[in-house]
Amino acid sequence: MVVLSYCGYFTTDILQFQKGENMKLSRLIGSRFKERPADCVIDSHALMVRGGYMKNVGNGIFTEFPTLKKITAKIEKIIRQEMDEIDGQEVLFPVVLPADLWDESGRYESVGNELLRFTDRSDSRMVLAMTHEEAAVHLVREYAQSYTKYPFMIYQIQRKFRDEARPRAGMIRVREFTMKDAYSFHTSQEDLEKYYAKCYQAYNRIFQKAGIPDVVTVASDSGMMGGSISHEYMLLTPVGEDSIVICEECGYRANMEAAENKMTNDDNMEPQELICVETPDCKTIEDVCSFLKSDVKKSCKAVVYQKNSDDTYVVAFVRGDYEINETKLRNLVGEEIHTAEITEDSCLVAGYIGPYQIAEEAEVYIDITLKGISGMVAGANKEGYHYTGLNLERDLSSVKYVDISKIQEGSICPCCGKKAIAIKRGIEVGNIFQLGTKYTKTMGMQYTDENGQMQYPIMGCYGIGVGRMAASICEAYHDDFGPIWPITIAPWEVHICCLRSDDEETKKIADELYNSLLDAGVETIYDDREGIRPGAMFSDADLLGVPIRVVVSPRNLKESCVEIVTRDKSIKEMIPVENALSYVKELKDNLYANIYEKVEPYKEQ
RNA sequence: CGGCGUGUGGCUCAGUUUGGUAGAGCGCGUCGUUCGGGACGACGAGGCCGCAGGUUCAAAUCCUGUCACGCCGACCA
Repeated sequence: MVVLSYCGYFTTDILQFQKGENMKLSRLIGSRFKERPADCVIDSHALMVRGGYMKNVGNGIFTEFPTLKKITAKIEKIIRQEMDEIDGQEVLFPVVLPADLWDESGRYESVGNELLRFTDRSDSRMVLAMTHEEAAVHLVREYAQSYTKYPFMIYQIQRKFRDEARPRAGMIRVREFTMKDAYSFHTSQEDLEKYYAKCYQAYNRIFQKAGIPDVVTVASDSGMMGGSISHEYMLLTPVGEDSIVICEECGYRANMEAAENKMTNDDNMEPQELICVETPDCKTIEDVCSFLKSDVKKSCKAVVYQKNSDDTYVVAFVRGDYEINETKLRNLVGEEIHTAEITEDSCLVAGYIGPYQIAEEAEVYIDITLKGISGMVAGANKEGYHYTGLNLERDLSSVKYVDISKIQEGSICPCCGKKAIAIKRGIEVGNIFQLGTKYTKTMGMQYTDENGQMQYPIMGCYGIGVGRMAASICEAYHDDFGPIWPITIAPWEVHICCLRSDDEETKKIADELYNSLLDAGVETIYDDREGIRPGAMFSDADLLGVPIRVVVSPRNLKESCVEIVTRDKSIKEMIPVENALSYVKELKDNLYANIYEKVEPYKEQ
């Protein structure tokens, strides 16, 4: 019965259009076409352009046609339900904010070019908000001066602009987009964590309701947001932009930055003598190892960076077959770094850098992947020479191993210790952060606690990209012919194809079915176009991806039937005309039920 | 920001090497024949070839600059 009430919710509340021309395909704005646009790399992008969902306006800037707008409206509806469920209150922040506000938090200076800065007619500095922490603090800092007002959460669903260096993949990575962002305020870390857990569940429910229950959460590096704990919600797909570390044994999940590389070497080789050997023209680790006929796993690779502040060298050593994770390294160095340019007169010898006898000016980091190798190959810090037989613990005065390498497929799980790490690709559709007091402190938001003491509230923030979510769902659920939308977010629930609108009897049956579906509150798109060949009509229907299709044709009517098929092709039935309405309604309810049975109820933590 | 690539009717592309007055298919309009997985015929509309300079008797084509878009990388609360 719970399921039925959900169905009722969708059919009555989201059905905002009335019976009329706007539900007929002949009037639907946006054209569908056959050929795949040349500049679309991923399927969801191509299908959403071909299906008349969206149109590119500029680099990373899109307009949504009615079909996509209906989808995003439904996604927003689901998000609102769940945010309201955890006591969120919807607000609306401005898109354009005065730079002063961003000066308060220090982000006007600290954020890169993603923040679009400009001046208005009176030369006042303005920004296009890419996120609204400042605006959120600004909104509530007078209101929430007493502990009695806490906790609370505000959220909005609104356009954001981020001047991304490289938009790509259609709606997946754009510069302007709709985002739900939420900000919670608390008087204790404990309270924040309690709410965070609730929000964690709300997010799971949102993705379950939207038909993507397989979205996974990963622990993540909290990056520039500050704070400690954060999670990303990832939809796993090979075209995803982010790599995700997953343990196939214990279920541990993290992003590449957060996943500790536990790899250690355990070779029982005899200690070898440290020898300096000539290695002419061996500039890469592969060159050296093949020249010396040595295993890459027993070599030491140097990756050189420079600090942005003063250009001093930062040298990272890692086992030859591993790579440096720059985010991990950056966190250790504690400031911004960039790939180094090694000049002739620098203290380093390009191509021959090694940890032994390295110039003292360089800041050295030695990765954990080098631990326990008894005889390794490494640069000799001398043009044309490498060492063999190097043993770090023996030959260096002191060795401190750090975790700065990228974890690899088959690595040891930092959680359960088994060699079961898999690396998968995913699209980040949402994230949640425990922000702490970064913004309340910098922006001077305080409240009086029960003892009359001034305190800084503790914040959490929570985001979901609406358009990205739509595109991700398309990416996850499509075939060669079009998207296969889950019914909860589909632009319509039912698609009627009237194969011969010029045939009086066929048209009459289709019209009647259409009207009875609308009367029953079923969202229906009706393809009543005349002179369109069946093939073209089916192709259009595939591109629209509506979950239930009803085919009314003279051929079917000879048997007094209509054909009812699901977009995913799992159901294909001939149904007598008089039973069509009830069959469709039942099928629809079942499709909703299939989705809602996967929605987890809230659990107290 | 670095590397590569592409700009020719609404879409997909040919033509550019070797300069000579702009093409095809799809789509669009009218008419007719068709009608279960993007039909066929006839007629028709639609492009100063991204933009700006230059070379030349002549530039979509060669040269210079510039803009836009895309891909890879860097970056990405």
